[in-house]
Amino acid sequence: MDAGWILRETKPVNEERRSALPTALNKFDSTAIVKKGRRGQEISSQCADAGYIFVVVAGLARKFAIQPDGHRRIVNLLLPGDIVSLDGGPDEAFLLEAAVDSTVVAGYTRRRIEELIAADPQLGRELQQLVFQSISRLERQLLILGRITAVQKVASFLLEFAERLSSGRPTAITLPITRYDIADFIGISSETVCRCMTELTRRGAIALPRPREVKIINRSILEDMG
Amino acid sequence: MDAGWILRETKPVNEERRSALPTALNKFDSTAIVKKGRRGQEISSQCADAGYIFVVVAGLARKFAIQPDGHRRIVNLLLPGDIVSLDGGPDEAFLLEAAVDSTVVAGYTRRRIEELIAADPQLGRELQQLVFQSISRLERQLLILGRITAVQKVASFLLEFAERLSSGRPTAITLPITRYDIADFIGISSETVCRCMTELTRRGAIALPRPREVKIINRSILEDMG
DNA sequence: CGCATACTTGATAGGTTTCAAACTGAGTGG
DNA sequence: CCACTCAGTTTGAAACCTATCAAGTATGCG
Repeated sequence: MDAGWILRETKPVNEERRSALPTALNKFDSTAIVKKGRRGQEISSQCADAGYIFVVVAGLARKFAIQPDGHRRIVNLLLPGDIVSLDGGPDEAFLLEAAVDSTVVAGYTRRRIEELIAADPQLGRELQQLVFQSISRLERQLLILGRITAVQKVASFLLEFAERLSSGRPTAITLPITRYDIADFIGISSETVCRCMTELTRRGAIALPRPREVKIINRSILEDMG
Repeated sequence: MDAGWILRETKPVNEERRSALPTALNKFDSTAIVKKGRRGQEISSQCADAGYIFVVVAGLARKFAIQPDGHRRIVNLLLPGDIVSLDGGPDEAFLLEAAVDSTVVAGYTRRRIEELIAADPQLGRELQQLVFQSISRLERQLLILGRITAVQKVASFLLEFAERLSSGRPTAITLPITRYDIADFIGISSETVCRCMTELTRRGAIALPRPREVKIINRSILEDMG
């Protein structure tokens, strides 16, 4: 079931990526399970690796569920430095997989995390902060999903995701994901995502030199929608 | 700004409600801020009480944001035993208020929580579990918001909320909230919530003896929608 | 009893999904 | 090197659904 995954790479990540990790997890612990995979490869199902907490080290991971009608719904896009648990409850049916090539995650058991915190209390505070940031992000995502029109959803997604990608207020970003991913993430069809991108371009809010390249021309237009 | 709130009640909660709280928070700490309020009263703004972590002790609290267009979006409904932080990020604009009368919350500083955990490591594990359950719940809520039709959203909301209310698979629940709250929580208009309730009744999935009383007649119909 | 709040139903306009088709670009094999 | 393939993107048209405005009904409380 881990077919295709590279386990325990000797040199899993380059230095710049690692800097996104919390202090004590910065250097990989020998007890951590490190996985690297291409886009679409599963990181862990709900059964296997239960109880593990994963830290995204490089690339991008998506946590999602397949609904009875066959629709995929992405509940979380995880960038390097984000943590994710698959053990949220009794019958949680979420899957975690790489959303881009060369995605690297490190898995820790809860017990191991506790040991590391005991050795370094500062790590505990950092993780606590990470978890509450994670909650805050999910709540903002709920706000996006709750918006009425599709353009509003796309506009606020772009603002939110751009800020996460560059941790600032960038004027240009390169989307690491497809329109399908965006659609499944903000709860509209991929065609509507396209139409909204076109609409935002038409209104002068953004520019699309290439499909994946998004230039923010007029930020206030985007903000006024959400 | 705390007008109307009763601070530090001597006997804030009855025994049955307290049992929902994690072990060490079960007995109120003298350093906790205990608040009790009627429906609609604000528990804390984003400025005041920053850094506090609240535990809902009795009643029901709603965490929400008012959007530029005036729409209220509820990102979380919190039942007794749930924890909530208002300090998720730099410019978080969420508000927390009582959703029903006689709602009681207890506020702890992070420092105090850390001290309590240091004294009782088991509390730390319980809180960690609570936090991950909280994340899992938000992700399931994202699934609900991501559903396509309104009936699907209402159906899955009813299943989810019924299970939370009785921690089981009840056949009848009493909704503690209005149609407006439900609407703002699942991202549709209150009129559509009504229509979906009617539609579900017509299909024989539920029965509505009174507007707030929901009998689950045929659970599989509800489940087949989500 | 009267008022206020909550709930329900109706009609219409507007937006989104869906199905379809065309277009683009990158990678591959001949 | 080019044609080909395939995944991703974009646009079009029609059916469907939902928001909105509006009005009416119930319910609870003073």
